[in-house]
Amino acid sequence: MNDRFDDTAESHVATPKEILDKVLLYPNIDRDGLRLSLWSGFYTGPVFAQIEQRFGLYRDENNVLFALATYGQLTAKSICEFLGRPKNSISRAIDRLLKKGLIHTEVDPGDRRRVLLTIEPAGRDLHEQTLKIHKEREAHMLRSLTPVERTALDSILSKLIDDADSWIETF
Amino acid sequence: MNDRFDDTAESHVATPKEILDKVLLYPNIDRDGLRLSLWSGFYTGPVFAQIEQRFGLYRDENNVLFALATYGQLTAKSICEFLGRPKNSISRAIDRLLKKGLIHTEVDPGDRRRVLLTIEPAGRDLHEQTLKIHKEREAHMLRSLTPVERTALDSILSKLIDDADSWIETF
DNA sequence: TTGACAAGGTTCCATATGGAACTAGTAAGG
DNA sequence: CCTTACTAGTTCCATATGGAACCTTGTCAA
Repeated sequence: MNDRFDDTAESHVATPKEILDKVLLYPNIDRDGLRLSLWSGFYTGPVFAQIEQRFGLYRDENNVLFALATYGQLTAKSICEFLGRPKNSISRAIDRLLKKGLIHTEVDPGDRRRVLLTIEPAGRDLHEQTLKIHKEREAHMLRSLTPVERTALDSILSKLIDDADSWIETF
Repeated sequence: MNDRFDDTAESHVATPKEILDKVLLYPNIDRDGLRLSLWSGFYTGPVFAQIEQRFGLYRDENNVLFALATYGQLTAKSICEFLGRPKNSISRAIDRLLKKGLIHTEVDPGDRRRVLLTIEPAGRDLHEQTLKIHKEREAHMLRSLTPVERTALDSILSKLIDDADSWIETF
């Protein structure tokens, strides 16, 4: 006789992969957008968590530093537009980087409203450290692709970047 | 004679595309990771801004609703793992969705620590609205790809998703 | 049977975040 | 030259966010 309080029906808890597989079968969703943003979330999330833990840099600070290291001197406004971030968030990041001696600023003589931002050697050193974390995570998350597939991905991403003027916008 | 205070050298302000093009030429950066995360940032950013403005849903609420609409009944823990979000953030999102009558909960009889979440008809209606926003933004941001390139992208993303167990993890 | 430990989710609270307001500077037109 | 409109960036402040602590429930070894 069954004990009426006995509950042997074990609830199955879905794993993320199981959820993802079923979700992707749902009709008419943004399959590409979903997969791309999920991949990116699990790419940047761990990377920025590690950078914050090891170097005390928040996401916006890291990204500002990255832009200055790889592009060169920029204004705050340009960085806002490039990263798609609110101007006070970028202003705050710049302030923190200044306090840490990782960048320096000068007023643009051509327009004294603008601040020109330049990376310092200490900032460049830090950027090289954080870039390693990015590269490792990228290699891990793209490890399943063959060289031919990497080339195909590169080709597609280049195509999307060529059209960037149509989707890089403030919001 | 030049006026020594006259500054006719007009500072060029770089556009986001110009910045991106130069950044991508920098040696040894995470080119794929950068482009993927930049694309996704400009995909999800405007989408969630619009959803928040029109429906009063924050990002986590929308994502919880999406998971419940497309997968079906889930626990909070499973949603945390799937979305890569802190458990108190998901807890808060669930609470807000409950208050709005968009989902309902029941205690899992198999394990009374767990809460089983189910979408309500009102939640499903809202999900259909927000999904349109996703689809429109996805179509716009992938418009430069040919059907053949869309197929190639789908193939690559499927490959990455097949390996999702290796990169969907808590952080 | 009991105690230690872990799991699932909630609550706390210090700090981060971002929309709006603000300030200083620039440009165009009358 | 003055006024108006706009730009670039800073500051304010209400609210969002997330790590840690906590509570309840479940598991397991001694």
